[in-house]
Amino acid sequence: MPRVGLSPDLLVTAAAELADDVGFAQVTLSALARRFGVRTASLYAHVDDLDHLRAQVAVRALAELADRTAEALAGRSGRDALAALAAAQREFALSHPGRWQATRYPVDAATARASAGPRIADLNRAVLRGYALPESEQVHAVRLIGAAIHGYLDLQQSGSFDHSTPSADQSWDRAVDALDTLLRHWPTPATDPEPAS
Amino acid sequence: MPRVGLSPDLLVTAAAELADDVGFAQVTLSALARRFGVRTASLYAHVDDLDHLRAQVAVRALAELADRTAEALAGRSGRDALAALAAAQREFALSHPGRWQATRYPVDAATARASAGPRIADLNRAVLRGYALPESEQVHAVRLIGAAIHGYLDLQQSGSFDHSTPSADQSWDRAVDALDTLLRHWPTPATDPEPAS
DNA sequence: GTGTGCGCCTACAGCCTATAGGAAGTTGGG
DNA sequence: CCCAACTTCCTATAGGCTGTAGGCGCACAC
Repeated sequence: MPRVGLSPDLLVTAAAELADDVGFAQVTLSALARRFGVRTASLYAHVDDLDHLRAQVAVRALAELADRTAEALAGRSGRDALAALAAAQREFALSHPGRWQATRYPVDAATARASAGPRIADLNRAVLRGYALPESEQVHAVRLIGAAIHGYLDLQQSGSFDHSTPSADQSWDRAVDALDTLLRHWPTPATDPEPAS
Repeated sequence: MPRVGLSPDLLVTAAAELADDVGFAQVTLSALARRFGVRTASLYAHVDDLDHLRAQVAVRALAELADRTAEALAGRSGRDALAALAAAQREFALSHPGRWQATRYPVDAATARASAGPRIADLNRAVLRGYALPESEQVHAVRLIGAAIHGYLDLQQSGSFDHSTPSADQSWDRAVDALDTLLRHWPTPATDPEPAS
């Protein structure tokens, strides 16, 4: 009986592909084992348990998303950068739906810190440099932009836009446009000259 | 052995509560049966299968969300209405996390049409009446507003904001503010005087 | 060739969904 | 009042999933 040559890394890779095929929630050790022509129990030599596997897929998905976003952002700024950021994330979500879902899998604090999550936040923040936002408003803007992009892709993926007239794709460009406008007119609250000391 | 008095409606209600307790994904026929002190098999007399039960919970959750949103919107307009809409959805998401998750459970087309989903879209649209948006831009605005609110609450629930400094709550008001501003300055594309005939 | 270790195996326990068919509880007609 | 029919919940069973324990054999080092 020839050995298959499993490894933690290989399993995570295959799990990510599986997620794209059947959905992140349907990633199962059984299915993964089947893919390798191996018994489920054999996987436990390389993976702690299902939750751990999912967390690893999440971490990898975040890293890939960060990579692609960084690549898309290189050399761009302002509206251009915003559009590139949005396009990169959209492209990722559409071409890798399972990994995209994995992106929101809750992982423990230490893993989260060590993941590419913060890097993605930094990239979002970098986009804001093209807009004149006060330092104190940046977190809020980053979050809203992130939420809008994320929410849009999420609603689209779950089919919420399937039952109304213009296709989800058509609204996307308008949405990016709107976000650009928003960043240009970002409402700064009554400026607090001296932050409470 | 006294009868418990199960019914489809009762089961859906209990399933929704269970979802809020343990998460929508953890809603299980076993757990539901346990809650009633009844064998799992007994539930099949009242419910088709797990998927059907989840779909019913989704439908109910949408209806509740629509009700609360409608209530919050009554007699308000403009910025006020937007804030009320956002607050109602946020309040729902925080107090009923399981139902909130259920909201995005994909259901078949017929069920979706008959659900309160369209009603929620209408309510979102109603908020826009307080802003001067051309008819053709409304769908896009509805979607973006929906996506932003949804995405924000989703990211918050999955803990994406837990590891950065200002609490998720603090950004929320700024986000609503920003959305209001956006609707006031909604970018209309180069007006196409005569739609292609 | 032989040993040693790792890679994958079988076996099993426990929980889950789902189906089939049986036995009580409930209700209405006579 | 009582029995028949119906409904509700039961037991039994099959099959898929996670996870653990322990065994066998392939592959490489010597």
